[in-house]
Amino acid sequence: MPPETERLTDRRALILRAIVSHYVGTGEPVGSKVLVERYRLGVSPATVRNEMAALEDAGYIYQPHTSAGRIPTDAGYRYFVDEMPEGARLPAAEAHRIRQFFVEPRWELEEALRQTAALLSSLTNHAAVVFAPALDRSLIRHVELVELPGGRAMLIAVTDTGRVENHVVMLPEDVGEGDLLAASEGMATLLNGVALEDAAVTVRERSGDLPHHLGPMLRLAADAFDSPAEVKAHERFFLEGASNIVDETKFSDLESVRKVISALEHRRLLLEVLADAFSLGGVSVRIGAENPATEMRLCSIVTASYGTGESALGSLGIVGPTRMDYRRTIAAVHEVSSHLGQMLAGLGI
Amino acid sequence: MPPETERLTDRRALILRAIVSHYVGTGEPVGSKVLVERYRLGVSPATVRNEMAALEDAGYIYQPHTSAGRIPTDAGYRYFVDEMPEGARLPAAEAHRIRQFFVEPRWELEEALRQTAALLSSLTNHAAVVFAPALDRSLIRHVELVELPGGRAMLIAVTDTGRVENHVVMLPEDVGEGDLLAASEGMATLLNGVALEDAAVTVRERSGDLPHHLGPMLRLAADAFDSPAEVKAHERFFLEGASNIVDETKFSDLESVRKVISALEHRRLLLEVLADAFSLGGVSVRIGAENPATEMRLCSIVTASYGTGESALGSLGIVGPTRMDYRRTIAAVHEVSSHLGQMLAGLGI
DNA sequence: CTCTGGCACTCCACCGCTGAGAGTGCTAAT
DNA sequence: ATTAGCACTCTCAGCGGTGGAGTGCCAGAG
Repeated sequence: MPPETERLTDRRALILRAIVSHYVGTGEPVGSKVLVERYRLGVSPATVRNEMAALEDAGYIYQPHTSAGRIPTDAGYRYFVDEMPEGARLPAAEAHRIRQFFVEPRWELEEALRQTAALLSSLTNHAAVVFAPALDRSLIRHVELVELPGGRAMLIAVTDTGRVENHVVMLPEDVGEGDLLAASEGMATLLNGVALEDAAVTVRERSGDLPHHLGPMLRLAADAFDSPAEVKAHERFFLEGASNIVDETKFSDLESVRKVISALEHRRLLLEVLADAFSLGGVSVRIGAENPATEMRLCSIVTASYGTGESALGSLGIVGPTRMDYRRTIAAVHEVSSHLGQMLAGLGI
Repeated sequence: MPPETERLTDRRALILRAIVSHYVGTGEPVGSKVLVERYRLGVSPATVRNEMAALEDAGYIYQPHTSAGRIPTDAGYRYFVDEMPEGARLPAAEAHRIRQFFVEPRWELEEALRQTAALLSSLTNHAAVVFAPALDRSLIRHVELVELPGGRAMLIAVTDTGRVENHVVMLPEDVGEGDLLAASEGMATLLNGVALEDAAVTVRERSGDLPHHLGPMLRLAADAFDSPAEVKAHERFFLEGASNIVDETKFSDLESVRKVISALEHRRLLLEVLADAFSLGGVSVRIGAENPATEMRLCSIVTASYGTGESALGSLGIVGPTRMDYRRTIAAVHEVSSHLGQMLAGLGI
């Protein structure tokens, strides 16, 4: 991806880091003078200027106009992030906040996830998203069809991870008295211990084991099991702190603010963006134009997967300006994701 | 509320309406000249100026500075809205869109409500909120306790309106083999046909009817029934089109945009704002400073309750700038709320 | 060869000024 | 009551000048 795979000289790397740090802190283009003054470079501004020219040629920094200081490019941030020491630790106060948050027991999963998003947002001052864990591999522990008025029934499945799936099923016209109960009990037998994602297939394949006249009803139930996949992806994420976007893109144009907020509302897009976090594992960072979504070209996205043990269950992340404190943000995302994984483990998920 | 309860003369009312219409359309302060040119007032600009001075004294319009045109005040919009002919109809195209939307059957309530919010947002170009129907008065049709790993159980209640409540219950240490089943069946007997909101009380009062050693478990289940009330209010609303806020507050300061978006994220606040829509019924309009929330002083909020037959089940509404097309917005909110009510009736809710 | 001091240059941001334009309020006449 | 006319006020856009920050380059020192 970076056109220059060469490593920078130590001094250039030092200067680049200083530029990134200072620009992130102040938001102002950084000149050679403040660099020597504030970062004890031990050389003169003229030397720094030469190095900066080289960094600009290499594409790591740029000038908004002649005779302004330099601003990191996406590639500059990328270098900064890649060369960052691994063990970046959060300030004690924030680490403490995270620990405090997760010691309280939280039984309601949805609410817990929402609050986790709020925590992440308030730690980083960026918009935060938490995707709910994919529990498709959870095993079904209980299935039931409950009759409702109006020729409908409610299909309910409970998994060992404490997830409850429920879907309305339109019943066929000719359902007999005890048929619903028979279908309900039949399905319970078929599906006990089956993974949620295999439920539809299992019902279809093995419906022959049950009385033949229940066939139509079972097919409808199987269809209901299929539907959640799509709805779930739509439904189950929690976005908090979107208003931060407005602050962050501060002086720039309103139009880009609108685009970003609009993109955050766009479920499918957000899902796509966070999808790789899920597959990659660990913390991943997308800077500016590295981003697949054109609307987010001005943003950086820091994501992580969370899970219990080896398997990733879900992902979370933040969306902020490319000009962000990557060290702290990455540390916060990492820390929250690992605590969330532990919490879910504690819930038996 | 309005300091002047006097009705305006016909001509002043006409001019005020013209000012509101024109300002809503253009966003520019309105001068006397365009008024006579565009609205066939049949009098000279000078006369209009005199009338405008009177309207300004009465507090219906103001000048952003000397020698600018006039802009409606909140009171001006209020007058405009109050004197608006009742039977405002939507343009045929939009009415058609709404009808089209609601002819498709939608079984998944949550998704239907979310899409309704999206519809309302796209009809009005404002941020739209739909609160889920309060189904506390729905009658319980089915109750069950399902054992989970880790000494927990899932309490599930299904109502005749197709709502499924589920809560994790920590079981007492000393639960015997068949106790869970016994408690489950006992509760099913106690609660069949009881309103969801009365479930906790009913279990507590009548737990004596069941074997004494089930007491602790039943108490925990009752607690679980109590909890949803608070969580529910938090959870169950759908916000779409928040990015419109950015456009709307267009040239004005970013800080107020941030405040509004932040307020929209604040569940409790939003709930409060929409609470009166619920009690009032019909369409209600809050203009600018009429708004209880200080963060929304620059916004107008148009809300309506929806329900089946006489009883209100929930509320919905939009948040936009005070400078909005009240006629169309009110008509859209009204139309969507009434269709939503019918749809819920169709679902048997 | 590397570094540095010096210097000329460029460009932005700020300031004050000005003229055009829009819209008003007032007054006197109808 | 209405209106034409007029002086007034205020904003906005454009303009030129100035100061300052930061640069690139060059020549000389180490």
